[in-house]
This record gives sequence, C-alpha cells and structure tokens, in this order.
Amino acid sequence: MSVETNPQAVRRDKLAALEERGIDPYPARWRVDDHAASLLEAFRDDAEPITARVAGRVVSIRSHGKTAFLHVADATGRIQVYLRRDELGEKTFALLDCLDLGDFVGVAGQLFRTRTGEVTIRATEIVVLAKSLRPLPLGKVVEGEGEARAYHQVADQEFRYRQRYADLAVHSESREVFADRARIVRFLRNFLDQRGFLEVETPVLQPVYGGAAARPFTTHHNALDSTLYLRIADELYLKRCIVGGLERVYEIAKDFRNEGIDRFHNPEFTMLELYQAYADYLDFMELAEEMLVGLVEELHGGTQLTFQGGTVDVSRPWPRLPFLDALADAGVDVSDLSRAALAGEAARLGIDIAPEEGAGRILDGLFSRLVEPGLEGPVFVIDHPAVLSPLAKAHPRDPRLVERFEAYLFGSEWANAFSELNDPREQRKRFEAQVLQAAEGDEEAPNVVDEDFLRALEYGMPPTAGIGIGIDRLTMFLTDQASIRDVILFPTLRPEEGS
RNA sequence: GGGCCCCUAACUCAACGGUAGAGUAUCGGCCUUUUAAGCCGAGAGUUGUGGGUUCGAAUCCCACGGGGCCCA
Repeated sequence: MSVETNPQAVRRDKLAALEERGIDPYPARWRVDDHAASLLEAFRDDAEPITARVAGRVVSIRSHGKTAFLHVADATGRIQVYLRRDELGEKTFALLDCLDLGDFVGVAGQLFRTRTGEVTIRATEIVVLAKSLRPLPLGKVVEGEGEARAYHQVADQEFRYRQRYADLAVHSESREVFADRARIVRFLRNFLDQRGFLEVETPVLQPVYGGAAARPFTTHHNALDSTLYLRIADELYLKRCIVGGLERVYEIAKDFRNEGIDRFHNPEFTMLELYQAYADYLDFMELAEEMLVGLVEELHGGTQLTFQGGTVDVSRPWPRLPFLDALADAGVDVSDLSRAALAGEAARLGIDIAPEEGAGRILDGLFSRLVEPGLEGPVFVIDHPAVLSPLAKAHPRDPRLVERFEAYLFGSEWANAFSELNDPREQRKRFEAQVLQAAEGDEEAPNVVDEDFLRALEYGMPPTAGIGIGIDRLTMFLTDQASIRDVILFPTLRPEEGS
C-alpha cells in the first residue's frame, strides 16, 4: 500500500475505516449536559464526584500508547479528556486511530485533577459526532496561567476573511469580537427601548434613493418592470414615520453604497438611525454622549477607550467645535463660501479640485484633509455649512449654516445628526439644487426629486432631531480592531477565482 | 485613481543569483497522568500565474491575479 500524504485523503481513509467498523461518522444527536467553562468552574476536589457530558472539536491529541490526552473545545472554552484503553475497552479506544484534529466528538465521564493539576474528564464514553475532512490551521494553543499562548497561528488576513468559518473555529479572539458586536447592538436596543423608541423596518428596495450622498446599487424588479435601488440610508422613510405620528423611531439595518473598499468602508454596512419628534440637535449631543459613555462602560468598565495604541477618555461633556472655526484654525479663509472663493483657497493650500466638485464637496475635502486627522478625542463638530447638509434645518443665527453635528473619535466620524428640515418649500429647493448638481456630474447627488417624501412633509412633520450611527465603525473603536473587515463576519471581497 | 509591501510544504517562517530547509501538522514505530509531551523513522513543494534576462532564477526585470498598508 502506498503511503498517502494528502491530508484530505488521509481523513477520507479514516472516515472509510470508521464506516467499516460500523460507526456512523455523522450521527444525528448527542445529548450535551455540560460545557467546558462551567465544568472547570464547578470542580473542587476528587472527593465530590462530578459527571460530565460534553461535545466539541478535538483541538489537540497526545497519545501515549495505552492512554491518550485530548483537548476538546466548545463555545465556552477547552477541557482536557483522558482516555485509557483498560477503561474504555479495546474497540472504543481504537477510535483514536481514526481521530483527527478538528473532529467533533462527544465525551462522557468523571472529572478529576491530573498529576500536573489540570481538571480533566476521565472518559467512559467517546463518540465521533462529525468527521472533519479538511485540516483546520489549528496551530498550537496552550492555556497558561490566565493568558492562552498561541503558536503558528494563521496570519494571512485574506484567509481569515474568505474562510471566516475556519478563522472563527481557530481564533477565540475573533469569536470574541463578534460576541462584543452583539453586546453593542443589544446595548443600543435596550438604551432606545427604555427611552420609548419604537423599532421599525423600512424598505431596502427603494424607487428613489436619498438621505445621504453616495452612489447606489441598482437592481430591477421583474414583475413591476421598474428600477429599484438598494438604500443608501434609512433617513427619508424614518421621517415619514415621524409624519405619521410615531414620535420616536429607530432602525438598525444594512445600508448599501456602491463605492470603494478600505479599512473604514464596506459596500454593505450596518447603520443605526433614530428620530425623535420635538427634539433638536442639542438634545442629541447629550444622547450621543450618554450612548457612547454607556457603551464604553459596558465593554470596558470605565471611561477610557483605547484604539490602535491611542487612548482617550470619553467622559462628558465633549467639546463642541464649529465647522468653520475648525477650518479657519487650520488656515482656511472661510469669509466667502462661494464655490469660486473656496476653489481659490483649495488651490492656495495645494489641494486638487475636480471641475464637477461643488462648494459642498470642496468644503468636505478641505475638512477631511486639514481637520479630521487631528480629532483624536471625543468631539462634536457642529454647525456645518448648509451646502453640505441638504436635509438639515437652517441655523437661526446664520443662514449659511445648519443645526448639525458630527461626532468624532480617533480622527474618524462615527455619528451624524441634525435638527431635521421640516419646511417642505425649503426641502424642495434643496432637492432641486441636488438634481442640478447631479446634472453637472456629481455622481453622489440624487438625480430626481423625491416627490413622495415632499408630499409627506407637506402633511406636516413636527420639529425633529435625527442621528445616524455607523455600527461597524463604532464596533471597531470599542473592540480595538484595525479594519472594518475585522468586525464584519463576511466582508465584501473580490470573488475567488473558479468559484 | 497614485505609491509602497507581501504571496515558498497543510500552518508559521528560512534560504535573497549556484543542490529549496526548519518547527508544527501528517504518516509508521515505542510509550498507562501528558500538556508547545517525549524518543526513533518517513513522506510532503510546478516557490501565486505567465513571460523575459542569465550557463544557472524562489532570488533580478516586466505583465497579470490575489492580499495588506499609506495617500487621493
């Protein structure tokens, strides 16, 4: 017989050997009574017998001839299993010959402490629950005192993103990030539910897209024979809810933007938007502060937050930095906000401007280049120019500005809020200006006026504040992950060749 | 869109113009409390793909593919 070296073929051979012995390598069920973490917790001494019945993946095997030690990993952790031929019988012990790292097994037995002190299951029963035919890049994991040390772990980011199932199976840190993500979303739901907000669901497929400046994904509905867009924001539908008298609403859902991918952007991402009637942007600054402080306390037990080596204190209140003041401090002359004047300033500062960029885009570009990188700590940038904010209410003290804020952390925006524009006449003018921009080549501007939204505003929308929060980016900050791909289970990647 | 870097065994990495190696994993043997178990032995590679330079290329050059980082 030739020596088989292909790991997958070796495993198929072992699977066949199991079946020859009359063992089903994929049995239907195994009752799980215990988990690794709680067993390790429960064990006191050998005098008090504790029976254990667990299931999980085999992550290490140390065979000693007539005995063997395994580690079995379940969702809660790892526990060692001790097998003895004289206790299990020759036939069951021979299962070891067909066992590979990565196989799922069920184990029953009694807890004891080994000579070296590790709490271990002395197996009276072991069964294969699912044979693994493909080797996982397990590396070696050693649970020392407190910290688990890992050796030869997969370092290839692409592998981790493309085969997240294997990444999760192998890296507990990766599983923890997604557990934390769930905690964050749960916290936000509780936070809003306690304040009387109603969770709603609005269309992903929209005949007219709006609520943000972005290029959409376009699709087609066959039966209606009409073009539909995947939403770039929930905003305009949530405001329709406010018109309808749902005074406090929120939605946590995917938005889609047909744009570039980098470590802060994924084409589909999760957004929390919430709207509250009779509130304004000042109220929402307090809400944003409470929300983030609460989250940092929930995850880190204090107000210190560390991200990629930088640490900030998120204690309230946060400074409020007027948008134009920030630009002026950075050396930009903001006395004239006309396109011509701003283009002149950009040229003077050596920043390239494309001919189709309007005054808003130029301001945005100046801000993101000159101001954003310096906004480490929690800070509100407030009172943006109206040209940047087609859905926000004009500032009572300066008609060039709107009542708006963006919350920044670690040089990156994580929340955007304003007192919502509710004058249907003014909203129509701003929509029409956007359509004009689109005609001039701005691909991020909507190309039609959303007449249905205007109809809703004409029925009357009370004064309202709204805020949008990027959940992915927030999760990056709260879990100290460098890339948005580290907090999205299955991030968008170029399709694999041959798939 | 621009720049820089990476791609070698299943995994982590060496070799940096002259016979592709190590540890882990895998396979065989020994081993009844091991834990990066140990000891003995074995197999494992079209060096991302395609071209070029050279007596000779994993190594130098070009293109393409995939990925990462920085900038726009």
